[in-house]
Amino acid sequence: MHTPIDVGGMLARLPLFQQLRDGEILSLAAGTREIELAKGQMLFQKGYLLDGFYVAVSGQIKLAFSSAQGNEKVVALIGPGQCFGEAIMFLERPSPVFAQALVDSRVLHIAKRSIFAAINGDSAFACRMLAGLSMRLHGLVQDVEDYSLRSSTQRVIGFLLQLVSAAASGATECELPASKHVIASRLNLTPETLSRILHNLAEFGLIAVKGKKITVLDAERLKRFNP
Amino acid sequence: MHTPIDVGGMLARLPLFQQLRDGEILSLAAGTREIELAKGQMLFQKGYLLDGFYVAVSGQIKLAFSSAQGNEKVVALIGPGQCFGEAIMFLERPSPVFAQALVDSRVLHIAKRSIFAAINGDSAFACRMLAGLSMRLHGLVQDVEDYSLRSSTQRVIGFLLQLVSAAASGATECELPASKHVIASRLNLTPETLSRILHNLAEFGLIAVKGKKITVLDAERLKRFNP
DNA sequence: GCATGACCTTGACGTGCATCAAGTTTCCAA
DNA sequence: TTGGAAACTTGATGCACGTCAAGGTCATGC
Repeated sequence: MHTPIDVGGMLARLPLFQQLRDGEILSLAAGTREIELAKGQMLFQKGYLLDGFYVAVSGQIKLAFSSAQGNEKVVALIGPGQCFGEAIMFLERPSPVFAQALVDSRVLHIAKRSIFAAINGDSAFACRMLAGLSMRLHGLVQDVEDYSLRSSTQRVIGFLLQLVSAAASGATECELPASKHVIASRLNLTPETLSRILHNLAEFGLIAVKGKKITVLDAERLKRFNP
Repeated sequence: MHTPIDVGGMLARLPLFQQLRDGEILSLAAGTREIELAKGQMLFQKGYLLDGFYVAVSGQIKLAFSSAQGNEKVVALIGPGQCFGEAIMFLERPSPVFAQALVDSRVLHIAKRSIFAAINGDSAFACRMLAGLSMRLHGLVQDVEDYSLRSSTQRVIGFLLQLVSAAASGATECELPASKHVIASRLNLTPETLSRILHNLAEFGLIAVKGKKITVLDAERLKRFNP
């Protein structure tokens, strides 16, 4: 049992839709349904075709590859307000990744026809979709750069600095947004390696680790730390 | 000295613009200029802001990162008819990559204002832009998957199979689209490693290498080859 | 022709990170 | 509280790939 949510109002509060006018919110809401996911539950498997895209409302969703050998590689961690699956929807191709809830979560599914209707009705909406996809692309390019020409340690440092800067400005403490296992996969390394790197950074007095709580002790030196 | 080109007609022949109506072609053409690049010439540097995007007409352009240590990593090889820089244009952020002509090339630069005008005038155009960005995104996700959970050899095999399938169907011969140095970087490996892998595949009778010419001798076994 | 410099190959060696295998800690649920 | 699984750490070992250093091969200009 769950309380019904105000889909229109919810959409209006999500970044992508901030600038939508009331009429548009309603037209989108018409093709929108809410999905509740229990921790560990799959939203869609690799290979699925999507007839819409998703917006996370609460909780956390993981997008990941799975290889034949059973390995898995996390591509993105989706938090409240973020959307995913647009590209696959537009392309009408099987999804290269699967989506799984890391904790109990709520997502909205917005039907393709609603999106196309909104694009047709309002070119500003189309521009926002384009900007959204561009940001996603930019992030992926960033990832490729990180994987290609930065070491494991540098990737971890970059991730930590991003985390604390995402918290209040000037903050030095942050909380890992998922289990270390998942974070490691996101950063393209094994849990063992991540553990060793954190240990190492702590030894140098650059950070302090306490469970999921990380304190950056010396951001400047951390930035310049060269394994 | 060069002969002026028919920009409108050229645009109409490029994939992205295939479905444009005459009026749109003209409106785009108004904000379009042609750029000629000599081999090795930079089109734009890392960090530049783009006030439009590019379409390759002839030649070949390389998009790549450069690291502080002077390493460089090729992200994409752009051939005739392909466009690039859209995402950066939409985001109005400094480009994370630089663009350089690998051979004498011609590109069109299409001004941002033309694009926005086209988007406003025709939602079908907006949809084509969205589809274009989605394809780009899809390709990058593919790359990330390759880098993360496939070995060097598997990446080379995938690349070769893609190359021959891009040639006539049923073809077994193909030509490397750039120098082995560039191909290696595109596949995230060193020239030495690429050389060894090609040598190795040839030893197993899976391919034959003659300069830039590669012949796939046994596509089935090549697909299943497991280092 | 020969020289010059890109480009590519080959071998020897080093290393960053994965893998494997125990521990140890944390977190719940009973 | 306590048992047990899941998450994390730690150490020993291995290997894929990078790095370094010589050649070799091919193209282009004189």
